[in-house]
Amino acid sequence: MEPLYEPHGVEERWQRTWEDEGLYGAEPDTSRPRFVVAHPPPNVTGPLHFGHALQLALADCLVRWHRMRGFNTVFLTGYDHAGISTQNAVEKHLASQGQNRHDLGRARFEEVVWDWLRLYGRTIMTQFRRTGASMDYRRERFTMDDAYVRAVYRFFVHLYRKGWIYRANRIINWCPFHETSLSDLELVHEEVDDALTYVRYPFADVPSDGVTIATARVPTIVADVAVAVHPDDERWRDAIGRHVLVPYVERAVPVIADERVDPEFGTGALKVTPGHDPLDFEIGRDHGLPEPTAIGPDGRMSEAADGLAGLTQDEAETAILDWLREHGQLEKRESYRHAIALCERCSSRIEPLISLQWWCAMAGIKQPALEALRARRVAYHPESQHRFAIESLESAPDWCISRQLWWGHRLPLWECPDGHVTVEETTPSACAECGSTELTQSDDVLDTWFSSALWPFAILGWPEETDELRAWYPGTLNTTAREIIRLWENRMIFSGLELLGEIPFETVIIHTTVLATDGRRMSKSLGTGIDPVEVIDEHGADATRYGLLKVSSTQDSRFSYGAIEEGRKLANKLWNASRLLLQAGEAPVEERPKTLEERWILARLSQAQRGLESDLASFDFAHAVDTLYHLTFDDFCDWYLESIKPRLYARDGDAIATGYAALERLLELLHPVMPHVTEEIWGHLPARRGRLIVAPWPEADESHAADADALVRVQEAAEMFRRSGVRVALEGEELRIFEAVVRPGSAAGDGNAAAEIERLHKEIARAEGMLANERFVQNAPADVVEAERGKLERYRRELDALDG
RNA sequence: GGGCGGUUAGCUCAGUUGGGAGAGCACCAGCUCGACAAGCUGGGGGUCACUGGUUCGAGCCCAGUACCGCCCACCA
Repeated sequence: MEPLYEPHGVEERWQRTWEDEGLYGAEPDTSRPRFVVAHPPPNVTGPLHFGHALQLALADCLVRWHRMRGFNTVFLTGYDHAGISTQNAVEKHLASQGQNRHDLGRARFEEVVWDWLRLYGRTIMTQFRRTGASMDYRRERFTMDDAYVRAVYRFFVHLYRKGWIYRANRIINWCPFHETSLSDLELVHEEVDDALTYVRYPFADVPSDGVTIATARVPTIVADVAVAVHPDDERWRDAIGRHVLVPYVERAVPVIADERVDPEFGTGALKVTPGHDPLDFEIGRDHGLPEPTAIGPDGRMSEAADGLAGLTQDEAETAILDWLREHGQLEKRESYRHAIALCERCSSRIEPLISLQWWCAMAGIKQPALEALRARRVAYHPESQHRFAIESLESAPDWCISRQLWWGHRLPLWECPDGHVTVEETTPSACAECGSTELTQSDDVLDTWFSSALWPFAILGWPEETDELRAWYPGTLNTTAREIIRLWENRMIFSGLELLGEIPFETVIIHTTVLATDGRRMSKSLGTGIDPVEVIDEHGADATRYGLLKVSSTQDSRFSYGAIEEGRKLANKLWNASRLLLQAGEAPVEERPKTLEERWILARLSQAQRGLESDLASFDFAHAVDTLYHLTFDDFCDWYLESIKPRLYARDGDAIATGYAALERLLELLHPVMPHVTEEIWGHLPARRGRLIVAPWPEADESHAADADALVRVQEAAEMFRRSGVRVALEGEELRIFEAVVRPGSAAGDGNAAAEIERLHKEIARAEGMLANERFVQNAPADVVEAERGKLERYRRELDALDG
């Protein structure tokens, strides 16, 4: 063993070995309690980021812990086809070759996507392995696998037959580049400098007077169907019920009253364009207004207005502004900064358009999920996210499930020439309504989250009744980021309840967002991104896991090289502690405690183990790694190993055997966080067969834990020593331990007695003050007062010892 | 605009039911001993963001303010 632990090579070797030996693999086994994690499938084209790395560290830590504890443990993985994301990646690739998808046609485009995936996709699973994630990679699934597609179709048909899937014309978000509808959750908002234009709409009967509105969307004027004002707005009270002329098209439209108009904005009068604005759409429907459109799916002006058809919106704006100036109806333009919606994939400006889409009604399907959440039959951690999950499900609007993309699951829906719709899991031979055999499958594909919603059971073979489904559904745990709760978590919960009658997992851990070191979001465009693979290359996966778990305590945590470095130091320390023991000589791995420090370290290991178990059980990873760090450095290395050193050099068989036994338990406790270095050292222990990854988790030995005498003696002596820096009041075994830890001649030997005496005087004065305060003695609980008396007594004793 | 989180040492962060302000890094001093100088021992360093309140007692509980951040949102 080299003096410097080098994770490179060691880690890759164990990753290969564990997988080759089948130790990552699991088989359905209903005789043992299960621990099942269906990991969120990454996009097939995406690179590993710190969200993944943290998620893997958290989940793998718990997975390895439960595997050691004897649970039937499986960590499942696979890929998401990620419709729009993948299509966008391939379209960019095509663009770099001067092509677009229309040049290829749909069938050829799909082939190109598959080819492209074979070449560039799926590299992320290699990166998953690099983190040490002990996933059953043999069971890797893809949401476009044939079996998975069957599950998706079963789900669709199920919902359709319950009447929960319907088609409706509504305003939706339209991406003019991808030419598809998008959900609100697929948009990003960006502030832009725009112009706010004030336009006078003359009254139809008295054109010299009118209503002035303010708009940021001049081209949509030609599709206006009303002007709306707030019913309580004195300024416009007399206008309500009259008609105004829409500029350019000179169409008479009513002035209506609606409470959704904000009197504070602009002039307090709103032009109503149901075809191109979500709020206007709502107002229009409530007032029974028509819904003309002026902008087409390509983002250009449609034929709605004479002379504008085919123009870009900018061209149309210029034409309309010219018209307004000529007619004296352009009152002013002012600069205006506001947020607009962009496609999160291609950054095109989103057009709100009315469009015929397929929807999933939420009212029925969400009720059992809400009940389950309220009853905490599934629990989000931390608690605040549980509340958020319930609230977002309560307010979930109907789900637009159709997309006009070319990459995804085609809707299992066929139309005949008469427009009858037939919905089947497999291609039907004839129209269910009229028997026509001229059937055409819908061109639409499903929202990618529609298939993601089935992940925890579709990857187990549902709707087939497989052994895996029986053994591993429902699962145990899911981990994800906050923003995914609505997109995925809640949808898995309601679809699992609907299709299998069970929630897919007991617990959802909402992990922190890993921010850049300066506290800003990690992003390529900000230049704040850090590549986790590079960090692993440089510091090792064990150190990276350690560092990520260490900073994972609050809602948003900054990435910290310091925390990674700490993990590296821990691995190196453990490595060298093992070298010390292994160089001492041959002995069995056996507890033969003969001295105070040996009884103490065994008791400390049990004590720390309990703390660790409690931390892991409550998902408090930051405390878990802190416990492990101090156990290893302070207790195991600095106190225990230093104090047995003389006996190690003397080749004391009992000391060596006990040392191995203690090290073995330390390795077991560390394995879930730092799997590679612990497995490597484990292999060097004498007579060690088998692998640490599947070694049984140690029993928290009651006799060790109960060795209160050893714990108290060492701890009190340590405190005494650390406070005073002198060996007064130490004798016997305690004195021997501290002479081993603190070499004679080091500065600490006779150090700061004077400073300590001063400190004790201050403490005594404080305690005496408290006890002299009658209100404290009367009002504070008796045990608190008693404790204070005890402290005072101890300080006086320590002071006496020092003064003597 | 709404929801959530944060503000404690130079930096990154702990602080469990209210009762002696902590860790790691950095810095300083000593140790240089046959695991590790990526080591050991010790030390200096804090108006716990601010203002009120509750309490014998507040980093912790309550109310408010300021600043930072994340997520969400149809102010045209």
